[in-house]
Amino acid sequence: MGSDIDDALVDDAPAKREELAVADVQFGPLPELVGFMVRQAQLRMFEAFYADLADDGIRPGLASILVTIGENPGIRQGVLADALRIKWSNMAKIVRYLDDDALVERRVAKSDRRAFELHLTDRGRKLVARALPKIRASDRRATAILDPDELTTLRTLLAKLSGI
Amino acid sequence: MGSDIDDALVDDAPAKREELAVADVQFGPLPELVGFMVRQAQLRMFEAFYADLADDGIRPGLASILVTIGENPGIRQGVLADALRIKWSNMAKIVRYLDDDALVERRVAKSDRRAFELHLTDRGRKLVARALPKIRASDRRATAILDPDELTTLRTLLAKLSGI
DNA sequence: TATTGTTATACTCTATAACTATA
DNA sequence: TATAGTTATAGAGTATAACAATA
Repeated sequence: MGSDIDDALVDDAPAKREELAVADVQFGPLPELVGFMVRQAQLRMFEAFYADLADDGIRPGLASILVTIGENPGIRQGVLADALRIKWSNMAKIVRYLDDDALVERRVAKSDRRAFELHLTDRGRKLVARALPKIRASDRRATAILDPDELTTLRTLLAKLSGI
Repeated sequence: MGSDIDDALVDDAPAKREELAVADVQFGPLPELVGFMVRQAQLRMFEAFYADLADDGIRPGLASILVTIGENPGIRQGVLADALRIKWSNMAKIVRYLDDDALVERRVAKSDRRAFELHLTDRGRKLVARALPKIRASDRRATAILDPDELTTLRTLLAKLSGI
């Protein structure tokens, strides 16, 4: 790509493409906004996730829920929802779906019969074990433009920002 | 909050709260994933945006579209969609809404009568001018935990990551 | 034939309020 | 009276495919 002939053609026809190319779009004050930049970065990361893990039938949200239950066996549904910034009403539907799919088990808490304690089933544990390496690989590929030091810095700053 | 009496009570009843508190939730491998951290940070930033700009009837997506049109008068709809990682079919609906609301004007391109060139109306320009200071303030408040150097670093790394 | 944009549609995600059952 | 979770529902956001008009 980018032969001498191509370059010559571009030089010869500077006014041919008057329209704005995607790469030349100006974002003005937007790149100063962390909210905007974080959103663009997230879109890029999720694109990669979906492309690499579509076949496994797992999405970013479900993955984070399953991993967090695995790391905190018996975690209550409301605590899980608050930790991942998901509304209780939405978490109820997700957990019911995961229960129907035999990935998660809901146990009534002995100390409070209103509460559910969540556990991964064997199937859930296997799914996490199988998906996690692919997720890590996808994440690494999507961030390959950053060197290890930059990656560490980025994770540290995002952790500080999101309070984790 | 946190009186001596409270502390004494906590010391006397260490087994009382056996349940996991939100702050103690373990995320295991998730914080190593840039995709997860970027998602958590984005949720936090958007929460702040909605809280601070709900009254103005503006959302993060609409704001970025209006600002980008303002910075690139005459930008084509498809170029705008690609630049902001929005599907053409979805951008069509958004731009029609903005046109109906008299914030954006669609002009048929002279060089290609299939294409729309987008411009802000006076109303659109005024909305941007009025909202932008509030958006900046909200962004600054939501990122106040980071010092200026950290903010600069974070923006630089996110820009590199998202290719802007 | 390829490209620009539109329509229809479906699915996910998110937000709110009213509800139940326990505490 | 408060809390854990559910249900219903509405609104955004996103993805795909079929389509019209123009190049």
